[in-house]
Amino acid sequence: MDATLKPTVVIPAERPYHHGDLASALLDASEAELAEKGIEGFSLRGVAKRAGVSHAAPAHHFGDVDGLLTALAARGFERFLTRQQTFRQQARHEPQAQLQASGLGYVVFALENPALFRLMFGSRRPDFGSERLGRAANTAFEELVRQVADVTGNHTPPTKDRSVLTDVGAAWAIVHGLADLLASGRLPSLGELPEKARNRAILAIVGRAVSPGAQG
Amino acid sequence: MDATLKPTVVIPAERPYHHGDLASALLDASEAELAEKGIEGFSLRGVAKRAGVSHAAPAHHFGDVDGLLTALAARGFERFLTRQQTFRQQARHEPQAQLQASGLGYVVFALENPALFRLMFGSRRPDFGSERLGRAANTAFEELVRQVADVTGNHTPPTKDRSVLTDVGAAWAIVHGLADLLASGRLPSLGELPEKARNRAILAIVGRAVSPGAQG
DNA sequence: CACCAATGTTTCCACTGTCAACATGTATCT
DNA sequence: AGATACATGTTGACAGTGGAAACATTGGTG
Repeated sequence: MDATLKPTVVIPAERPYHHGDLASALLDASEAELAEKGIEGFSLRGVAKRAGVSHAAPAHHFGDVDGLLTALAARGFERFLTRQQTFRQQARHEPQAQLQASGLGYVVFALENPALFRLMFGSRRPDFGSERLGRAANTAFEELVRQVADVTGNHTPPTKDRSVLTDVGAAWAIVHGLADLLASGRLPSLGELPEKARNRAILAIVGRAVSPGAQG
Repeated sequence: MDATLKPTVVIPAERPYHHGDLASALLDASEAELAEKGIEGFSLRGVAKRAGVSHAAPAHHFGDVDGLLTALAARGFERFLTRQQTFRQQARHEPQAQLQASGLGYVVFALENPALFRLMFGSRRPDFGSERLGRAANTAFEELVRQVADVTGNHTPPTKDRSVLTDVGAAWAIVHGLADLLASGRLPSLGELPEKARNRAILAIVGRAVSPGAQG
């Protein structure tokens, strides 16, 4: 390590001072940290170490830890929306089948990304007032309202009509409850079924909340 | 403050060195801390300060922070069970009405104790392997299974019969989902209804999951 | 080329949970 | 009653955390 000898050429494969795309690298690192340690063990310094960067670097991109978690949750919601869309495209086009497919996508996303799901739906740390996160979360809700309306034929907004509110609440509650219970491992006899049987059971459960017939 | 003058009598209303019932005082302080700061802002030192005791005192009763949270969650589950029981006693004795009353109690508990509810159902910090917490949580689940069986007339355990698993899953999912969404303030148009209307809507939603008729 | 803003590092600080050592009170045994 | 063990509480130290400030390096823009 003779520093007097050509000090500018010491190591050929040096990491450049500037990363290039640290922001998205930090999000990837955060997601790994979250999956391994859970939200309770999540550490900014751990994320920085994963990305091979000093512990103060993330601040330039996300402000503070909650800013990082907000961005992570926002990206999560965007993937969440496309995951549901994928399931809808593979389902029949009737409103009832579409709604159930969305629900299946919701639950499968939770099973595939349990820690991220808990961040998105079970933590107060992400800032839902933020532009990107607020919009993504809102889109998901509006999508639900629209699909429920397609099933019942009643397009009144939920705030104006008690029965619409009940329909939307029931649909969301059953899907979200199932997702939360499965993601937390609280229904192992269902969550650990083989995929096909598991998905059939999920669809059967989800289908109970809203159907074209008599509601209340 | 002349300490040379009768130093043993300086202050009459001194707090005794030993508290008397610090354990339950700490649980009360913890619940207040949890309600104010949420699980994300919960601090052991904050709890100790609330109880007027040094920051290391809780360790003698609960080991570490997670031990304290475990005890808090256990006490929460015990109150959770009695709250549901209260609602059942005020309902008709038919199995369907009893199941719905339990569900209403579940959701009302979540609305009354949102932070505690999130600790009990949305955190990995309490140790569910602990004797007291594990038993309380298990009791709640067995109670659910029993009541669903009373409604359907099928008393096979859920692990042996797929349709029973579906029934139990649906009942738990819709109740838990509704509780979680309301406790997190994600369904304000329902959560902020006046109590009577709100409870009617909750009962209507809960009633969709399991009914004596055709299941699947 | 000169300057400036963006990006990254280093250093420091307050706060947290845990541990070990110690202080104080209570209970038990003879 | 007196001695002794144990439970309960305090103090002080430690490593780990997130955030702020000052500084270093780079890329972009006039």
